[in-house]
Amino acid sequence: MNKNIRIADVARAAGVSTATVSRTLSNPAVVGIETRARVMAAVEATGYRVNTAARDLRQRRARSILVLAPNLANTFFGRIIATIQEVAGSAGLSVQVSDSRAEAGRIEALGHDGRADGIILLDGSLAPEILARWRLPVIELCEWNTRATLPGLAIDNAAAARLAVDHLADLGHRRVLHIAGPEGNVLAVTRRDGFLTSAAQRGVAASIAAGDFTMASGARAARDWVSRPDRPSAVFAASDECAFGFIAECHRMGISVPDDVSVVGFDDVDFADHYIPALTTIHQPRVRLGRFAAQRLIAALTEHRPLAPGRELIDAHLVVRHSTAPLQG
Amino acid sequence: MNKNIRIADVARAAGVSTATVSRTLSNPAVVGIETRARVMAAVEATGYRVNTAARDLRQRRARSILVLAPNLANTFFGRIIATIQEVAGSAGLSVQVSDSRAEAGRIEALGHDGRADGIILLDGSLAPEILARWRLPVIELCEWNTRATLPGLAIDNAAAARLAVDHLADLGHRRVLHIAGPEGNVLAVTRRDGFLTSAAQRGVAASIAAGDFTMASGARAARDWVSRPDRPSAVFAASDECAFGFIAECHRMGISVPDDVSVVGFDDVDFADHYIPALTTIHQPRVRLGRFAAQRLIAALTEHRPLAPGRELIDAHLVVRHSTAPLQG
DNA sequence: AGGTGCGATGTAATCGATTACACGACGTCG
DNA sequence: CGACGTCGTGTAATCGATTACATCGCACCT
Repeated sequence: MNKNIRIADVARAAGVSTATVSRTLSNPAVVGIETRARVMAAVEATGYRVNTAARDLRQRRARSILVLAPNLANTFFGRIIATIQEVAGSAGLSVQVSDSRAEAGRIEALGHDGRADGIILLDGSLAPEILARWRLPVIELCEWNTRATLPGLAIDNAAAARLAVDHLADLGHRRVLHIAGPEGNVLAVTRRDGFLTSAAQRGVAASIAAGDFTMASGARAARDWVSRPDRPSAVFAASDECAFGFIAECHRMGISVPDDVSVVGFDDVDFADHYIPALTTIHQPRVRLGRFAAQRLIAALTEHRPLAPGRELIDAHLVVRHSTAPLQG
Repeated sequence: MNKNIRIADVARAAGVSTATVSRTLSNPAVVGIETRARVMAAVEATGYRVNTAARDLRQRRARSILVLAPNLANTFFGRIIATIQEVAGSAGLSVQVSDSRAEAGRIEALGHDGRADGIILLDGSLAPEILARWRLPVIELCEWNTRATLPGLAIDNAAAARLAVDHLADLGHRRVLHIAGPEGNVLAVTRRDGFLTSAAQRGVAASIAAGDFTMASGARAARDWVSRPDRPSAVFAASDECAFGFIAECHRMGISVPDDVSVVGFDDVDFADHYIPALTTIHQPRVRLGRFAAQRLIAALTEHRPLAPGRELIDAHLVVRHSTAPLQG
C-alpha cells in the first residue's frame, strides 16, 4: 500500500548492490557465505517481497498456468482443478481458472495476454483456429477437438464403454439403452461409438437416447424409456449425473433400480458411492489425470522446451456397486 | 515465442510515438480521430497484444483476484468460484485459485507477492495474524474467523438453523438430532448453537452427534443413531453431504427416510433435488454470495478505495422436498 | 615477478508499457 | 495584436527485478 520495499532498500540495508541481493534470493550458491547472511538479515528486517510483475517482465514469463474448462461449476472438474493447483503450487506456479463458455469472447486473448505460461484445456469444443494462434504450450485434458492436434491426455473412452457393455451383457441383459452426451462433444461421441461397437460384438440390442450429461436429461430419458413397448432392461448413461437423473425419475415413477432396470454411470463422482442405490460406474482417475497433465506441462515449462506432442490414453475401470443386477427371469 | 511485438513496433508502423499508441488503446477519447484509426490499423496489422507484466509493473496492480478455499475439490465451492470468475472476467480481471489447506505453508506469501489485487477468502480457519499482515483488500465469504474483523459476507446460519428446527417441530417431531460440522469451524458452531437455541425455544429435545460435513461422517452418525434406545425421529445435518451419508446408511440398514426418520440437510447442492428421496434442505444462494462478494471487491479495486468494513448477512431459505414427513403416530 | 584463473561483487542495460510534462498549432477574446 | 486556453502529440522518466559484463582481489603456478 504505502511502503513499497524494493530490492534497492534491502541492498542499502545490507550494504551491497541490488545484484547481490537478487542473487542471494535466487541463486544463493554464488554469493559469499557471510554476505549471504547479511542480505538475508536485511530481507528479514525490511520485510521485503519480490515484485512479481517486475520479475515476470524481465524474465518474460508469468509463473502461472491457466485451466480452461467449459463449466467451472461442474462437479467433475473440481478435483481435477484441485490436483492441478496442488502440483502447480508446489512448483511455485499459480493457477488461474477461466470458463470457456462464459468467457467465449475473451478466449483468444487468454493465450496472448502473457498472464499464463501454459494452458490446460478441458474443453474440446474450441475452434482449432483459435488454438493454433496461441503461442504457448497447451495440453488438452479429458477431451479434445479431433480437428486439432495438440498434446493431450485422457482416458480410453471407447474401452470404458466396452467395460460397461461387457458388464451388462455378462449379467444377461440383451437390450441396452445408452443415454448419450451432447452431439458434437467428443467424449459423447467416443462413448456412444464405443458402446455401439461393443454392443454389436456382444450381440446386444443397442438403442440411443439423446442427452447432455445433465440430471435433467437423465430424467427426461427415463420418462421416454418408460413408455417404450420394448423397454431395454439396462441403461448405460454417458455421465453419473445423467444416471442419477434417470434413477431419481424411475424412483418417482415407482420403478426400482436395479430390480426393474440396471444402470451404469460414467465418471465415478464422489456421490456415486453414496447414491441410493450406490452407482455402478466407470471410474475416471481424476487425480491421475490432473496430476499427469500438470506435471507434463510444468516439466516442459521449467525445462524450457516445447511439450512433447502426442495424445496419451490411460485406462479407466469399472466399479461395480448396487445399481446393476442380473436380468430378472 | 519468437516475435515479440512491442508497443514500439506498432508506433513505428503507425508513424506515431509509443505514448500515442498507449493512449489509443487505453483512453481513445484523447487521441485525434484519424490518428486513432491509423493506430488501430497498425495494431491489427502487427497483431499486437499488450504485455501485462509491463503494464502491471507500471500501474502497480495485477488485474487479478485470488480465491482461497479450504478444499477446491468440494462441490460447494464450484459454483461460487464459477460465479466469481464470471463477474471478474467481465470486469477484465483474471481469477486465480488456491487451496488454503494444500498451500498452508505458502498462504502468507499469496497476499504479498503482488500477483493478486484482492482476495476472496472462503476459509474461516486461517490465523488472524497472517490476515492482518496482508496489505491488500480481503473479503471473507461464507465463513470467517471470529477473532478477525475483515469485511465479510455470509448467510445467517443461526436463522437458517431455526428454519430447520421450526420445520421439524411443525411436523410434530419432539426429538431432533443434529449432526454437527467439525469443532472449531465457525459455520459448524453457528449452526449448532442456532440449532440448540431454537430447539430449546420450541421445546424440542436436542442432541448432537459429531461430524465433519462429509458423507462418511453422516454414515457414521447413522450407525450410532440406530443403536440408541431413544432414537430421535428427525435429523438436521450440518451439510447436504452429511445428510446423504446418513440417508444412504439408513437405506443400507433397511430404515426408510422419511417414513422412519426425517432428514434436513444444509446447502442445497445440485444433487439435493435428485437424491432419493429428494432432500429437504437449507438453500444457500451461492450465486448471490459469489456475485456480491466479487462485485464488492471489484468495486473497491476499480474505484481505488478500501473495502467498506462490516459483515453482511443474507437470508437463506428452506426448500421442502421429500426427506421430511410428519411424525408417525 | 608476472601471468592465469577463479570467486565475489558492482555497474548498468534491459524487459515493455504508462504517464507527467513539455511543446507546437490553432482558435478565441479583450 | 498579444495573451491565453485547448487539443493532439512527443520525450523521457518510471515501475522493480534480473543479468551480461566488467572489475577487483587473491591464490597459485612457472
